[in-house]
Parts: sequence; C-alpha cells; structure tokens
Amino acid sequence: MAKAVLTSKSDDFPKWYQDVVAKAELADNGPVRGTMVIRPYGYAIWERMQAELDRRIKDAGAQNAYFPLFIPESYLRKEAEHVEGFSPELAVVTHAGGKELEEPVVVRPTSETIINSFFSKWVQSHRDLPLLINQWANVVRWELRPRVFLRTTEFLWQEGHTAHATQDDARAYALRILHEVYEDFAREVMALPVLVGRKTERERFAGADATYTLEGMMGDGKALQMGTSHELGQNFAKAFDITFQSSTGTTEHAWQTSWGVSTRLVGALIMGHGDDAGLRVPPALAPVQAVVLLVRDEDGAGERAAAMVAELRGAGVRVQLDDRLDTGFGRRAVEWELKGVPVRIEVGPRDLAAGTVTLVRRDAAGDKTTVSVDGLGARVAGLLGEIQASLYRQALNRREANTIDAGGLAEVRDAAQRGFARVSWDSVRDSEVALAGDALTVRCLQRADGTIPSSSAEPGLIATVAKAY
RNA sequence: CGGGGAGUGGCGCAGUGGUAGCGCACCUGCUUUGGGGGCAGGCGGUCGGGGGUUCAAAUCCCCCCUCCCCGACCA
Repeated sequence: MAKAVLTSKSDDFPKWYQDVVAKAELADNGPVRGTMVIRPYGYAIWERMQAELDRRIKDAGAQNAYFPLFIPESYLRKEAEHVEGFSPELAVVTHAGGKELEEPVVVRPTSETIINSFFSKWVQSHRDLPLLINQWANVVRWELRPRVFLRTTEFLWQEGHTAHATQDDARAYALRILHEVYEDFAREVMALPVLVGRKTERERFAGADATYTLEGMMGDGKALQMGTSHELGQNFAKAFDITFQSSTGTTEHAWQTSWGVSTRLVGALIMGHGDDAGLRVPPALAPVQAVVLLVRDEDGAGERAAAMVAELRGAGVRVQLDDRLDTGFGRRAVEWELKGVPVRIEVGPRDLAAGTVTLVRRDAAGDKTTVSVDGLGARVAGLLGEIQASLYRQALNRREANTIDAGGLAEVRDAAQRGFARVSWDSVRDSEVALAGDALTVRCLQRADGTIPSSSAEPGLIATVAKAY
C-alpha cells in the first residue's frame, strides 16, 4: 500500500496545504517575505485561468491595456477613503537613480488612481462611454501574514476598470462581470460553487459605493473571497475629474466600476478540491487532462502509448505521455496524483495483450477500470465531462453539509466553527464588530432567493457568516 | 506592533564542553519496473552572524539578524 505522501487534511489543514503546494510543484516561497515563485506547473494552471477569464472578459466587451507599475503618491491621496484603506500596505519608493526622489512613487496596490487619471483625458463625450478596460498585472500589498497564493505581498491578477454614462449602466456592468465572467468561470471551469452576494459596509472596497463578491467554501469549512466587483459610483470620477458632455449638453461625472480576480484562485483550487492524495484539477481547467503512463516498453507498448497520445490529442484532450522508464511506476503514478491530473491511462504489455488499457480517474481515489483500446479518445473525452461534474457535485455537497441556518449569535458562532452560518441580517447587523472578535465575518448578503440585494438596508436579507482566509 | 517558538547538508531533524550525525532527496553501478522497490558504493556542512569564556564551543555568556506560529488590517 502507498505510504503517506502528504500530511492528512484532517490532521493539519494548513500543513496539508503547504505540502500540496510543494509536492505538486506549484510554488516556492521567494526570498523576500510574502513573495512567491510560481513554478511551471502552478503557472500553467494560472495561464489556463487567464485564458478562460480573458475570453469571458472580452465577451463582456472590455479591452486589455497596460498601465504603469509606479504611481505618484499624490494620486493615491486624491480619493480619501481609498488612500486610507491602502496606506498601511503600500510599498513606497523614495530613492531611485542614486538619489532621493522629489515625489515618492508607490508600487501599485491596485490601479484605480492611475487608470482614472487617464480616463479623465480620454472621456469627453457621452459617445466615449462606456469605456471598458482590463489589465493583467502584478500588484503589491505589503502583507503582515502571507500565505502562498492566498495572501502574498506581490500577486498576479486582472483588474477591470470601466466608466459609464449612468449609474444604472455601471451597476448593470458590475453585476454582469460578477455573473457572466466570475460566477460562470468558478462554476464551469473551476467546478466550485460560489455564493454571490453583496458585501456589508464594513467589508466593502475602500472607495466603492458597493462591493459584490464570490465566496467559496474551502475544505476546512472556511470561506475564501474568490473575486470582487465594485460599483465605484462617482467617487473616483469626482476625484480625477472624469466628466463628459451629455446628449442634452450638460456636463456630468462618469459612473464607474472596477473588478478583479487573482492568483488567489490557485489557492481556491487547492483548498476547494484537494484531497489526501494531493491536488485535484477539474478537466476544464487542467493544463494536463490526461496522462498516458507507460508501465514498461515491451511488446511494442511504447509505440502503442504514443499512438494513444496522438488519438487523444485528436479527440481534443490535453494529454501528456509519461515514458520515463528510469523512474519507478509507483513514483510516477504518485506524482500525477499529486498534480491532480484528472485521468491517468496506464499502458503496459499486460494490457496490450488483452487489447485494453487501465483508466484511473482522479476524482474517485483508487477507482481503476479496464477498458478496450478501441474508442479510447471518445471515452476519455466523455470521462472528462463526468469528472468535471463530479468535482462540482462533491464541492457542492460539502458546502451544503457544512452550511447551517442559525437563529441567533450563539448559533452563528457555533455553526461558523465548521462552515457557513446563514442567519437573518437583521439579527447580526449590529454585531459585526463582536463577531470579528471571534475571527468571524459576514461574507455576503443575499436575498432569501439567493439574488443580490440593491442595498444592505433591504428587509429580509440573509447574511452568511464564516471564518475566512 | 504584542505573546510564543526555531535557526545544524537541498528538505525534515538528532546532537547539553572533547573527531559533526541520521532519514529523505541527489549521484554511480547492479537488480527491479502494474502504487514512492532492493542491494552496494558515493557527493554534499565556515552548525544564522559577530564578540566573549575555555586547553577545547553546534553546545556556556553577551549583542545582532532572520524565519515560523498565535492575535489587530487585506484579492
């Protein structure tokens, strides 16, 4: 039987997480506290995330652009709440070129200020609106307690910034991104169910009028904010003088949104689907969907394996051949398991003599089946769809099993030790500070039917309370 | 910033004044290959840094640095 390769999830969840990051070769810690080196396999996953998100972002009409890493410190100060929210975690460059700078420059913690300073130039007429811009970039927020992927001092993300002629248009766009880009990506690609709701005043983004969020439940019952979309109102438009002439000739301030998801999603992947054997990557996301594992190259097995790889590739499967015969079979099997590749196809002389291969699906540990080599491409393609659905179902079942309707504060505190506590917003509205004392936060507000409230003052709202990353 | 730990080979650790060790990893060879296989032989260390005590310091004393864990802010 296999030796334990990882710390068990139930023994020590944080240790398990670190083990998975190391053994699946996702990332290493960087030399500066809070920084990370994203290794090729981890980066391949991020590239897949980028590709799926980028397509959806463009489908929503936004275009990519790039703005500078360095921002004049004075820009940050222009929006009072914004600078207050970010100043504790800013990295500021005071010296460069061998001398002290006249004005310090900030390493961007987010790009609202610099992007909006250009929106101010670009927006003159209502015909310039809506202006829909996205940027893929790194940002820096000096973190006191970093954790790889989840909370790092430097991380990679996309940040969208838009300007609209009306509040309704801006609000509709913020929600469109939330549902059509982020929620769709989370469910369809990452196979993770998410609560989509509104942040409380306490939790919303510094400088926003409203923040919408996606909250996932991780394997230990804690919540992870997987993305946010903000209605910025006219706050930045006023601070940066983004005005336009309307069709009736009046001068108006633009209405804005911003929205982002980050490499934190890799952390969501690990903690949302991982098990005691390592990572489990949903097929729609996986850089490698299937691996053909050559057991021994006898009786033409090597050639047959290569042919299978070609057939699978032809069937649209992202497939890799593992013919490293100088490494033991068990070791290689464990490696692919750690990396969470959805399907493993084991090929050896024993199989080929019988005209079969051995299929192993990663979503159901130890589930090996023997199938005919005929029609392998179609079979595997179908299996990938099943695994995608199965991983979503497993994550949803876990969330439902760990979500409890709570009546009052005491029940909330109890339920939130294991998962999500759902409670009427009215009964905890005045208790957010008290809950914070127990490391609990209101993750989001939703209507009873799960839709998003237009204000936290709506009657009958449901608050989801949990511990969070 | 407050409280608690730890710095010894790539990783994880043992070593309480007397020749720096173990496991894993790595390299070589043989043997195995259907779940991290076996045997044999190897490479690799200014014991976080500086100062002090001593015939002798990884070990005792002083100073400094770094990292990790727990609390207040955050995608």
